Amino acid sequence: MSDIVEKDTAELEILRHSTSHIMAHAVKDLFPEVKFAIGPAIEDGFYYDFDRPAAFAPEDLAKIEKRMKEIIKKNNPFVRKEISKAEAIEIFGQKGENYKVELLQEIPDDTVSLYEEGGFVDLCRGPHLPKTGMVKAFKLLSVAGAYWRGDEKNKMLRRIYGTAFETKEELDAYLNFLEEVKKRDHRKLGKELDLFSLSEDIGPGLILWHPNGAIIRKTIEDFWRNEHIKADYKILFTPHIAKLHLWQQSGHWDFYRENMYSPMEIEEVAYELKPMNCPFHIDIYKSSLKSYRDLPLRYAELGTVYRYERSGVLHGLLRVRGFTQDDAHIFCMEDQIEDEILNILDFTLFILRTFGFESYDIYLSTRPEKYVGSLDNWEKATDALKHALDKKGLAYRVDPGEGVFYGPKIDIKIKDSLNRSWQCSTIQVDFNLPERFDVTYRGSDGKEHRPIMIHRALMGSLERFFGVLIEHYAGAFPLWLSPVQVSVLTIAERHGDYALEIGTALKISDIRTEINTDNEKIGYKIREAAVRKIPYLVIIGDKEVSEKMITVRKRNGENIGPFTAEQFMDIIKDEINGKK
RNA sequence: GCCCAUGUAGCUCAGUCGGCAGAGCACAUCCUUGGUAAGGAUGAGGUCACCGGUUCGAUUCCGGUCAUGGGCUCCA
Repeated sequence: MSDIVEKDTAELEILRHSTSHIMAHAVKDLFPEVKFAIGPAIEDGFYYDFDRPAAFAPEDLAKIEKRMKEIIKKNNPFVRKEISKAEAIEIFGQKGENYKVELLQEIPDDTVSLYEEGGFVDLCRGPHLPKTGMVKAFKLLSVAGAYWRGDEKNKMLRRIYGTAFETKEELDAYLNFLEEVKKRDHRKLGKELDLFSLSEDIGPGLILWHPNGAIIRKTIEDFWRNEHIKADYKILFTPHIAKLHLWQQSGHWDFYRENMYSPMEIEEVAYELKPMNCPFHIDIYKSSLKSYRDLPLRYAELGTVYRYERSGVLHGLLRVRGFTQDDAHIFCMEDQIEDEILNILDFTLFILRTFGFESYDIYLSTRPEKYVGSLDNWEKATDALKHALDKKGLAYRVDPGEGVFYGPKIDIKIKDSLNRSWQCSTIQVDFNLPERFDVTYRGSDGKEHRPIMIHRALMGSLERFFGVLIEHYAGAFPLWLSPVQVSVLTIAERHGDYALEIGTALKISDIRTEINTDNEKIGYKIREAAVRKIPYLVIIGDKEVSEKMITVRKRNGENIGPFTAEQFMDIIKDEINGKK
């Protein structure tokens, strides 16, 4: 099975790579002055980087596509030619293709391969399709700037993105997927459902949670705190600023300064807006002597942190400058690491599943080149992480050398309903901060020992998690999270009293209820509620009033009932409590 | 931060080749009391992102700034 998938993936890559060459050919025909950089296949398609004084206009894409179709129609063969590297440098040098020359100079082999098709030659390892006519379905998608080799010190090139598939149907399916992604965009839904906003007057990357978003956040926070208390975490609250000195001691001022805001001076002392919660939790730990009997000690906080992010990377709720981490720091002894990781994994999966995320990509990152702590500790901690993952039977990938300098980590990416991955949860072992802050506990031997610290965030940041939730549910939140759970709609004005009676009964039972007695037709009120994705609509007309019953319309259009108010309340309370 | 694009009413968007700005939805008032996705009428609402320049005159042209979007790089 996996063989088949890999074979398909390889074929698709070849197809896309060849399409990328055809695009380069078309660009060469239409814009002879361009120089060529690189044009690989990527996950969802391909791109090619060109050096050209002016950017490509969106209209240019149509022209390039047209030319590409002509090239495809000619059905020229892709011809592989092997020549010596020196010869290739000569050829591309003469053409002024300095990017190709630079690439060539870094190829260790003595011979290199060229591919030619219809007179257009490009340096390429291959493989390629036999003939251009085998490209059946492609589309150019967007233009963008991209640095040569991704380095901002280098020249900005003009990139064109496109995609290609084996069949027209697959291409259409992919284009539909892109449409669906657009429809679910949390920035669009956030506006439509009045969940949150950003404001020019407040500042970029700073989120305003509107009532509808705020009630969802409160629901998430209540759930989170209750579950943490049950799981033997201690809930903390800590300030948003602290003396610069604290950040110097923690090492953040040295290693993390580029993400921190400038200090502010208060009574001649420098203070910093916090980018992390850890030093505060350590301070609380150190406020009294700790015994090995106190460990593991778990401190948790929904801590709001501020980090400088370059203006170009900000993105809705997913990349912001101020955010709230669902943070926790666990102080434990070395031989407790594995059990703690097991606990955290269980807890994480429980929380994520509650929000409807059932599949994950898990990564274990190991020791990087620059690190602190002893090799022995690194090995023990990395093994503990591995054992925990193995014991839970969780599939994971090892990212060698991708750990943070202070310890190994596990990252969990959740997959949403469109099968897209989002980095949220992270579990990191830390050998550094306990050392820097001289954190200790008294062991059974009466001596001082150094605890290990584990940082972990399950949702990561509430802002990002909320953004992912919006897209995952396409704005149609499950009942327990819905800002308005029930809307009571009257057919005519004379039904107002009974609607008020029913609505009030729901409200005092802690069901978020709205009573809509507006002077509008029922069809209009239902449309209005449907647009807002309200899960349950209670319809009140003459029949309901005279029978002392209610009729209910679900979000999917299905009608249920008639119920008594009590029957209906039982049904939805069950659904709310079950977080279904 | 860099490249490109965009910024007009609360929202979605027209428009002015330089001469006091327009639609739909939403909002307000009135008519209508209507049974499952938009009933009708009237009205109010804009320093055309901001600052500067050119011009008799700038929302429109030019320059700058800010913000947003697509990327590059980085991350929760």
